[in-house]
Amino acid sequence: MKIYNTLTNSLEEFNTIKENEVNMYVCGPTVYSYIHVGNARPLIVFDTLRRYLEYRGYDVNFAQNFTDIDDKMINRANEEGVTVKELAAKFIKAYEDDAKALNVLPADFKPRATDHIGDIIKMIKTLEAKGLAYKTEDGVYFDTLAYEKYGKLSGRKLEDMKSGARVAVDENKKAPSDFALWKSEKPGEPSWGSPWGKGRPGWHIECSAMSMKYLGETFDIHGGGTDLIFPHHENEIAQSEGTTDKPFVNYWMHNGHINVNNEKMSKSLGNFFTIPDIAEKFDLEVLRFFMLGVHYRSQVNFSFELMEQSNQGLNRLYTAKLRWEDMAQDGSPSDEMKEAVQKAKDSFISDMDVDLNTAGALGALFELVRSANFLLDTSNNGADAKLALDTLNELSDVLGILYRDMRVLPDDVKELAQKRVQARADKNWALSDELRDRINEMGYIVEDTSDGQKVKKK
RNA sequence: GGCGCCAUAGCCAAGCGGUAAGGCAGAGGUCUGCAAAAUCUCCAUCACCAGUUCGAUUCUGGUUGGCGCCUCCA
Repeated sequence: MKIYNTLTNSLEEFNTIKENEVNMYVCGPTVYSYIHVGNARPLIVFDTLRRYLEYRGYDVNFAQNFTDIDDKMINRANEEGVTVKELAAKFIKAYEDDAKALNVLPADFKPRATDHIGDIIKMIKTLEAKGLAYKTEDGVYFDTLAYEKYGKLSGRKLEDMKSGARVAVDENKKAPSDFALWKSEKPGEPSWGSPWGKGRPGWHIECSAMSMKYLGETFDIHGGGTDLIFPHHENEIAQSEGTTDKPFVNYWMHNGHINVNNEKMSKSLGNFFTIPDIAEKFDLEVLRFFMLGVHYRSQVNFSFELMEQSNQGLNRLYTAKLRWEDMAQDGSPSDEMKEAVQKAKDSFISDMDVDLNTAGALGALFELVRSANFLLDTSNNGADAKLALDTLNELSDVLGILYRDMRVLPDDVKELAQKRVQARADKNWALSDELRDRINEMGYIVEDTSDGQKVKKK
């Protein structure tokens, strides 16, 4: 298996630290609002990676944090007239609901920054003792000039950054690239006691402290969006390796961003879609399928038109799945089907093995559908249908799709469907067509097959 | 100014040295009460120029056109 490592900017053979075990950490959300389509990408990408690693036999320990204290949290809590804690509770719940709807498996560890203040303080003390941190009036800062390896992830040099026009000027800091480890208390803000006075942790330090606490001082994979490479992940490396003098992470993986109408999503442009916005128009499985259709490192353009295309593609998969379920029987499958299934599996794995090529893997699924349908059209072999179905289920489960039950029908739909069966028996085509249209308007599709009428969700 | 990415059919998208997976949309055939589903057939020389090579969409250089990061951000 190969993984593209941002640290070396190259495709590398994936070797774990412990045999058959993968420890991975993905930066989670700041829980001050509903997540948007962009936030959904790392969720889907790294959940798929986790599923694939498990499929390949690894024991995966997956940690994802919640940032439940920072400027955005404080501002939003004030705006809404609630405490930071209440705000966090509300949006952690919303996040977990969305993750579930996206068929994302729960992380093994879901640490919150505010539950780890002690670990964070301990780490800052070590950095201070090693001369990598210094105290100012408004907090404690990491001394980037004192840490010679600063910039190794992003490939940035401190000199280059100084020439940039947009580096914030701060009188208290020794260098513009220095970042806060601890922020001194301001009136009305939540705070915790520390050797540097009351205050709260800076943003970057929580990920270092919590990831190492749950996964070890050196772990296998750390993921997040490309925008986090600098400064967040760069800073995590500096803090962590500065503290332990050991390599922090072996493989850094970054997913590309999502654009809307070819523009970066932003509130000022108003091209912002939250997950609840999307769920109004499409089942979130469609969003997952849509994202799997593009390599995770590429930028993707989001639009509802593309969602419709994806919905159609997903439907093709579901149609095959339901058809095979109806046909499946125990028995020994034909050599032709065995061969078709093996081919699909091989190509699925060889695609996924190279830096999680989910788009290619999806292609393997569609090829399985075509070749199996072709065989079933003539053979009508129940054992073949079962083999094809089992394979489809196995592979689609790795991608986290085809999990919805498309057969559940509301009573009113069922009733109309029943009437239509009678109408057809009576050869009353006009009534039969009318009923089909009505069922259609309710969001269900009616098909007449050789074994009778089938009704399913659109 | 610094760092980096991308350019494949109407749309989306894999592939990345040996003459282009897959999906959506479209056209035609089979099947069907009609449809739907399924299936078969058809639908691209990979932005442009130059080079390396027996051979390039795939490597190198350049041109043009998009985009991202450098500030909170997935």
